Amino acid sequence: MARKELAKAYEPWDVEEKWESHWEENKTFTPDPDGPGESYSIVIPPPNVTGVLHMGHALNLTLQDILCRFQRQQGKNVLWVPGTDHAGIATQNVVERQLKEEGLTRHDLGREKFVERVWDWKKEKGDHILGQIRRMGASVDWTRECFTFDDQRAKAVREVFVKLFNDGLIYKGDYIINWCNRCHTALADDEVEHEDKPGHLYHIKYPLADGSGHLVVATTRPETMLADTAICVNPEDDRFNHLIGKKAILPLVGKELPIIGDTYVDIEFGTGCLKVTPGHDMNDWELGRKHDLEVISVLDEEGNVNEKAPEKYQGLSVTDARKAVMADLEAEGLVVEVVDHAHSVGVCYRCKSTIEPHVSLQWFVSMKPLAEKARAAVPAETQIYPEHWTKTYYEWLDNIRDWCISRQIWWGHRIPAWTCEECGELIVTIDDPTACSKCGSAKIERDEDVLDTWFSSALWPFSTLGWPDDTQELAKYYPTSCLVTGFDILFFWVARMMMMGLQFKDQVPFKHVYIHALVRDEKGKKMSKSTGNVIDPLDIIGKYGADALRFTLTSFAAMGRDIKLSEQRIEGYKHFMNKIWNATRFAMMNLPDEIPAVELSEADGLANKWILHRLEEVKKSITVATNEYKFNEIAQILYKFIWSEFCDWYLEMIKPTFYGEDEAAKAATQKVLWTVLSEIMLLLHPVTPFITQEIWSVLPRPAGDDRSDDIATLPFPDMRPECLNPDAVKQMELFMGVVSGTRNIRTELLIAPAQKLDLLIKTVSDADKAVLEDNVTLIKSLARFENVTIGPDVEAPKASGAAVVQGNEISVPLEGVVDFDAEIARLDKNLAKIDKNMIGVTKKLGNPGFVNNAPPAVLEKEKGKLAEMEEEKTKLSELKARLQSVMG
RNA sequence: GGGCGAUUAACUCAGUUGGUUAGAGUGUCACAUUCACACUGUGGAAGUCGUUGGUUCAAAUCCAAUAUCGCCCA
Repeated sequence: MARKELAKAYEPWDVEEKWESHWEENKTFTPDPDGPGESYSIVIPPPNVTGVLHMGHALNLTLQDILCRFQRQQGKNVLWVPGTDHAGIATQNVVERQLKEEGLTRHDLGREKFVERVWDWKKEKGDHILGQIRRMGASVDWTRECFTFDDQRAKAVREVFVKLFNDGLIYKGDYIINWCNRCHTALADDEVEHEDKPGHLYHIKYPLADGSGHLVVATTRPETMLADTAICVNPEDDRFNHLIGKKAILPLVGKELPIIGDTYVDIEFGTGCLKVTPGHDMNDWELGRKHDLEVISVLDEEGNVNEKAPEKYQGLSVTDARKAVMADLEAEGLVVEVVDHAHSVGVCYRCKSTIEPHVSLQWFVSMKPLAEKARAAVPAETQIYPEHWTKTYYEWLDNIRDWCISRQIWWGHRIPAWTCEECGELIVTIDDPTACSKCGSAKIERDEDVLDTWFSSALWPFSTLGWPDDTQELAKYYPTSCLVTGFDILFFWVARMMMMGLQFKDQVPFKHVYIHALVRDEKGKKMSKSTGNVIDPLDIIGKYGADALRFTLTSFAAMGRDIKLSEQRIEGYKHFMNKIWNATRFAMMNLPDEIPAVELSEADGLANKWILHRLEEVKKSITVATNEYKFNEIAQILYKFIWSEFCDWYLEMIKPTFYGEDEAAKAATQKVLWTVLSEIMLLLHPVTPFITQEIWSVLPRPAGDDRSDDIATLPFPDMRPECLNPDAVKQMELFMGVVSGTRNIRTELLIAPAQKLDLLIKTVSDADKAVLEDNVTLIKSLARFENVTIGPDVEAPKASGAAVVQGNEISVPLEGVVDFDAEIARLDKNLAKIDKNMIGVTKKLGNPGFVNNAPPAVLEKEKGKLAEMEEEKTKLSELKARLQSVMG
């Protein structure tokens, strides 16, 4: 009996690290595409190489892992691809910062050296987050790890770029884009975040050219007036429409501006006169194109005033230019007023500095044709859960603008386009050209720009499977089964994967999209480093274990809700892990090294029958909940079953059997205990893989059970319909009612647990009598009674505490034990409760509308409830009267 | 300005086809003191389900309005 002694309390740390490396070394989660089973595949939303695991990742990984482990149990051929994202701007920033410390810039190194340097950084530090993913227990296939910038992915990017270009879906042109002065690059529309900031609305006079007066325009950015090319008023605005076609003079610059009319101008807003600056405002750009206005840029790539502006402002920053412009306007008496005005300011999603709309030569993807297909595929081929995100998805696709994909940085997929210096031909090819395809000149220059990182991310569901090569993986695992992600990248990523998947694979990239919540702090604030409210998952794992964290996140993951994470809650689930551990310890103390080969059907006793029945129900409900992505239900079902039923009742009820002499009963009960416990491990495994694996590895087995020691490879437990036993549930309810009811009498009357008491039960049926008699020993031990009398004619002493359970009258003689007043008060409280409930039901049944309209089943149920309450009330009142009769 | 979501016990949250006497965990109160577990056990208290109207025999649940908060888009 040299059995491993379990520690008294569960210590997750060693256990988790042990199994994590075991799984990876054994390639437990590396599937064989030729292997059996329908495919189930997930691609991980690749975290940034620069990233550090945060709670959002932790949640994201937990949910995907539950799905993958569960599907493996269902016999599916499961592939979960891990990987990271090269995060162009963010990563370049990190390395540039490093260089800065050495007093260098990337330009000092030059492009090639700099990119090498970034690769060095990536190898050294970049995959930090992958270790953290391991720590979460994610059952990914590490042998298929990908990177959005590795060779195979680069091949895919190149292929897609060239095809889109040849199809006319990629073009190059001068357009207004979002420019980050700090990152020195263009950004896509959705890479710009908007923040409401306090600012001012400046009302400025623009004199009319014919000297007949002036107009007053309102602007939030007076410095951009240097680039104004028109004034616009609403043609329906009677105050100003007579001015359309006339000219105004641009103050400080002195040039003439046309006054144009467009209903775009909001008559109510500001002064009703809009200064139009196509070079520095997105909306003005559109307006300018419509009215064929001149475009002037007065800001350079650093955000400073350039040579297009009057000399005195040149070189000033935006802020200084604003001050100078306002001072000069003031001096000329052109400032009418300055009012406070909150307006939304675009900031860079990477560095949070203010975005400057900027006109420049960039590459774009035409989105309209791609978006249409992506829209049509939902919900026909791809369903979004929770469903309401579908609308947001549509809205974005319906209002989509062309996607600016070029970035003026060095870390990323360099655009495969060459310009011939001789003939100006633009060459876009899969293989690097050596000469111009048109004139044959060798003087060709490659485009300097790289592609938006999201361009490569958009290909992820098929690039990770080996596309453009014709791979087994693609054939087996595409389209993927489910994409699990947060709503914050619904646009950045999900929609674009849909477009690219449909364009290049003619099939949606995933059948389901599960959108999960954002994890917030306990006050509901978004966790961010700047607010300092970040709860670091690794700290949590260090303190409570990965399983406890996973269980917590699962229990919080109700659909469509944000998660407010509190550490207290995590601690509670660590206790749950300990409870499971200790239940196992108990089992190990009472199980033989070889589990008896007894049929479950031979297990007698209410406890055994009931727990086996409940186990069947739990298996079924877990399956349903997982298939419907109701993660919180999975957690809740397991928690309740394991703690409130298995531990609180079942284990307590079988103790007498284990401590008794009936060897046959003992063997049968051992078999049931082992069955339930081992299947609990299988059910719990997708949520808490580590503790279940550890317990599985020490649990004894029956002879001939040659299942793997690795629980992660085992199938979901088979259903045992023969174990379903609704009668056992009813009997258990009676049993629990008696035990809880009498415990209540004891504690409410402050009777010491050690005090010996007797119990008398006047039964209402032979069936109930039999149930109670069969379990009389358990009633004695669980509720601590000395003598228990059960029968239809039981006469209890008048001086008794009382309760009614399913019509059976429970009496606990109290003579000499306790003050009767306390019992009277307790009975009154219970009677009042019954009364309150009866009023509601009586009213319902007294309502002819209810009686005539309610479905018969509901009516019957209400009638039954009322009858039951009436019986309980009558009996309880009688018992109370008896007690009162002896009180003098 | 447009859209979405939230509002249920002190706290954090369940409650998807309207039929409950509205549930759970944490906390709280009382009792128990080592027999798997004090990371425990037993029992209790605690909610007019944001507000107002409507539909219905019946509303936390459906509809409308409104308040507060949050997010997304402009």
